[in-house]
Amino acid sequence: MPELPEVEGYRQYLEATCLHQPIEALDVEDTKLLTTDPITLAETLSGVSFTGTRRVGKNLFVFTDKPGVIVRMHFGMSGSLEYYHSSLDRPRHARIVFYFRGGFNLGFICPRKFERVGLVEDVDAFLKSKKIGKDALELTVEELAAALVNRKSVIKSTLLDQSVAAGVGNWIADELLFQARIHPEKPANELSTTEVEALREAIQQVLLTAIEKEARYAHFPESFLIHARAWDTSPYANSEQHLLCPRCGSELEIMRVGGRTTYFCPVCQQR
DNA sequence: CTGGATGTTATTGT
DNA sequence: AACAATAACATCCA
Repeated sequence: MPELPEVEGYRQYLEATCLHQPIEALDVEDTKLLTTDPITLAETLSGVSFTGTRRVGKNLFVFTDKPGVIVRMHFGMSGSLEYYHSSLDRPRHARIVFYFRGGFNLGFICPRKFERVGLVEDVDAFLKSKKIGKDALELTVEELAAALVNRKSVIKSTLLDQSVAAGVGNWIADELLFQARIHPEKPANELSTTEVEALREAIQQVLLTAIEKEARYAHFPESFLIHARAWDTSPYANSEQHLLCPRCGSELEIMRVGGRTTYFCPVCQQR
């Protein structure tokens, strides 16, 4: 589930495997996944090597040895990367493949086709045009407070807005609000200074923990709300019948906020 | 077989 | 105009 921690993992993975190998060819199974037309993409990347990476929110930018040529990847709801050698090992759903000289390949895995790959000339200009704000991990408490003060909508939806804190996705928003003890439907502009500080603290703690655990939810601390979610398989995972708060033991509530499934503890997170 | 899923964007509504 | 809520997108899996 590629939110900020997963994308950070992919960034490190690509950086560890794919740099300084000229691209010989591209295989694009479905051009809908591209934000640059396939001919231009193939011609531009031919013979080019990746030289470095930068992640902002859920976006991964890959720099090349050709000026003004940057590859942007977005992993949608289910994307990932896999570096492999033999074409026999081509992973399932590797709908875009970068073939490097030397025989290694980078597969851009997209089971659900919500993923995107394309060229970008300038990262900051791209971010601006897409209204992507500061990466959640870079956000200061003052910036967070400033981003919330004029927002009348509920805090959970506000956190999912990539212009506020880039990289926060659905489970992370729930986790942040749980750790900061804020009700998901509280209007963003009604958060107290203390709550904004707690939120900023939670952003750091939750994201750094998730990155450190390589986004493997089963390895997250027992104090995390995420174990209530159905796809968690850790020993702390709550059964479907009994979703209990890891802090106070109360029954968790599941509701829809801003159209997204939302878990929270009605006792720890008062309105 | 139906429903729901991690994200983003276009569209509709206020 | 600005903001907010919703549907749609394409697949997979329980």
